Amino acid sequence: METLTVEQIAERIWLSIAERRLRPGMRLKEIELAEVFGVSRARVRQVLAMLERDGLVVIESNKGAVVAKPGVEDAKDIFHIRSAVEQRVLERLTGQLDAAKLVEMFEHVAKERIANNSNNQREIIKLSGGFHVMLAEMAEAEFLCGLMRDLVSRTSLITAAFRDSNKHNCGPDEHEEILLHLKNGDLEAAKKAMADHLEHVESELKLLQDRAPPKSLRDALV
Amino acid sequence: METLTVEQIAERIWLSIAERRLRPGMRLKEIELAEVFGVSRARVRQVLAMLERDGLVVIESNKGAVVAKPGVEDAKDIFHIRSAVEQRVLERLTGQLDAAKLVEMFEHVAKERIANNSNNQREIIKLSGGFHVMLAEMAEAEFLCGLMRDLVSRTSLITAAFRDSNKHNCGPDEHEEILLHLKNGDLEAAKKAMADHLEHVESELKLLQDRAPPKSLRDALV
DNA sequence: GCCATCATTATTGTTGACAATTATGTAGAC
DNA sequence: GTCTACATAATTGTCAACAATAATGATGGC
Repeated sequence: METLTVEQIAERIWLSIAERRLRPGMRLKEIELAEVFGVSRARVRQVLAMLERDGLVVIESNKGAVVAKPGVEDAKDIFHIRSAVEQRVLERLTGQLDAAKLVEMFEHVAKERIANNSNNQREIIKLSGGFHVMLAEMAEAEFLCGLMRDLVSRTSLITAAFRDSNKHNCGPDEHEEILLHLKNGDLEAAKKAMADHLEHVESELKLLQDRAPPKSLRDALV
Repeated sequence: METLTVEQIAERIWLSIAERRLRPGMRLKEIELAEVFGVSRARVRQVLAMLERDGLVVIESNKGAVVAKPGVEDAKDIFHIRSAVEQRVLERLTGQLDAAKLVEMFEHVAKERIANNSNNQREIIKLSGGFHVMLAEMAEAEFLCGLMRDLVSRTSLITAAFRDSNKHNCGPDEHEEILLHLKNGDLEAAKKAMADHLEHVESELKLLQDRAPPKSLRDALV
């Protein structure tokens, strides 16, 4: 096995979190990760720093890293902001779209469909998030792009934390619908479809329980 | 001199960029920085990674770090998104504001005024950006907070890159005006004042020249 | 004199060892 | 039996030396 890059390791960990193999609160010891991936601790450290900025883990001084456990409020926040950003991406996209880009995006959805049919969970997660990042990339706004990447990764964590495990991810149909509206140049319809899509994803989560965020053990027990 | 933390070094570099002592395009050699701050290269490396994620420097593999030079398009993007985010912060702020928070914010503006009167450039920069981050913190939305920090730091870079050097930073008056509206519970007025404020800042930049972004030397010379 | 090739230098990337810190387990006093 | 203080172990934080890579300058051929 060749030595993995920082990005590759980060993606593997991200996937494990999204697949709920790594649950919120789990500790991520540097040495263990280093052994698992066959790399040095220094590299693991870089990975953890990267994951922290993506909101997937939290690092405490001299304590190490644990998988972040977002609260219900965090979840709602992210979805709220994300819907706003996605709308803006669609607006930016208007006029920037040529045939080549459209083809590429439809191809992406096709891949999503294949992964969905073969029930390849890992690919589904990657492609499903990738769709939204791709949209941002097409909009040619660099900052939006990074922001979207961030939001998608945080959404993965939230989905993993609050999803009923038996409910599967949404299919690619809603993505395709957005694309169709974009192809027709109907921005408003696309925005509507996007809003519905995000609402749908959010509705499948168990965000009802607004258990108070037990910031400390003391708060959790008294 | 005690050994500086990563955050302290990052702030020093950020300030230097905002003060235009470090200009876009300048190289940041690890060894030099390590000597200047009296720390090891490893720590400098962490700092540079942090600054990269804040968009202040760009790092190329095996080439090192240089101060980022944002294009006009980047600048407009940032201001565009920032105005949207600031609006959202103000919305979130409604209802969350108590007397203590208001006092704290007015105190902040007071500090800004002091720094402004004594023409302490470094403090002006810190406090002026700090005002907006503080607003986000008061809104108690963690993600918004990080996002605002990011946007503020990028704005600093843009300001440094495109500001006419003789024009000084905007005074604290506009910040205070926003606060007054918030105190009165007039959300719409606050949003308007914020929009005007950002527009004012942007208007003082020389964003007219939409020189094509010379991605490579070739593009710049032919 | 000009160009291509190679050697040198400078800079970044990586690693493993060591220091500092926190958590855990143990013994002794009461 | 329970609590405190100490010793031990586990883990993270830091560093300095080494390897790999890219930029620079020198040399020889034409």
